[in-house]
Amino acid sequence: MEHKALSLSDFDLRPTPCRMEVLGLLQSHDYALSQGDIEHQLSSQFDRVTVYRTLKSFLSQGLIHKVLDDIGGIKYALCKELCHQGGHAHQHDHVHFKCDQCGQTTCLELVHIPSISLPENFTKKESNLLIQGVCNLCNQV
Amino acid sequence: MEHKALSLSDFDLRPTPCRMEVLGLLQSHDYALSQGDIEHQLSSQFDRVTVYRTLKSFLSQGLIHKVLDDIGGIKYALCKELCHQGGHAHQHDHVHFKCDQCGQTTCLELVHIPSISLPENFTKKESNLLIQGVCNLCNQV
DNA sequence: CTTGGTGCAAAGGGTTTGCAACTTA
DNA sequence: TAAGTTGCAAACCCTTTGCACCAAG
Repeated sequence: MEHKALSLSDFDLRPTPCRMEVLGLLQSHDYALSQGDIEHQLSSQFDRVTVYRTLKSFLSQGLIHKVLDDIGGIKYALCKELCHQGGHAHQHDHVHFKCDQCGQTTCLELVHIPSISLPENFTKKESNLLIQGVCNLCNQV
Repeated sequence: MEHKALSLSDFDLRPTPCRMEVLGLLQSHDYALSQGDIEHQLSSQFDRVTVYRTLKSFLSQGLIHKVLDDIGGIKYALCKELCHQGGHAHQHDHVHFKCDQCGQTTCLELVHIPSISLPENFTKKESNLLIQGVCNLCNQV
């Protein structure tokens, strides 16, 4: 995992203790974390609400993106430079993979969602592809 | 929408009033419904819990399948014959489309999820593709 | 009679909101 | 000082569970 120095102030976010810790957590994992994961893994105890608000502000500033976990579930992952490339605001056309065994949800940054030809008159704005199965690590056992 | 006579007893489900109404609702819509949609659209008032249990039994009998709504959201739609084809239990490799304008989530039965080549040692069991945008009806305006 | 379905109440989990206190630019 | 951030409490979903009652095979 690349640990390039992401700075909160670059995203118009005050570098508060909670934000720095949450950012650190997200940077130190190469898979997506749920709100609960984050809340429990923080070394300092921050209020649950603060974590929610932290994630919300990260989202609105484009620092992280939502990741489909299972059907119905949500996790969060850092946006890579790829997300910020291109003219349009944000690109998240990569595939998300959830491992049924270890439960980890990873962004397959290099696997892109193929373009789908939709029926007549349907226009696409965004797409999310979640693949469930067994990940590389669990398959090695 | 095809109204072919789906029989609850074919799915080992007793044809109770609640189940018949819920099935009727699902049959009369060509888009997926959430638990709340169903609860509110039932002509007779059934307990919320009963609707939940009805959906759960429909799911376990393979009469309906879960549909990704937004990220984090769940709706339900009838399984078509396509689902029951093939050797394996169930196939839901079609694309789901959520319209940002009318809010309807439809099963694009004919649009299949393309096979994705995963990185080394990843094995796929299931996949879900949700496309958000504007549907054919809303685009005609 | 025995199984399964329903309703009601309650509990549980996740998320949001209001407000007062605090921090910091 | 003014704006942004936090903690606490409470409110809101949405969903599940326990239990007693009812209905149907």
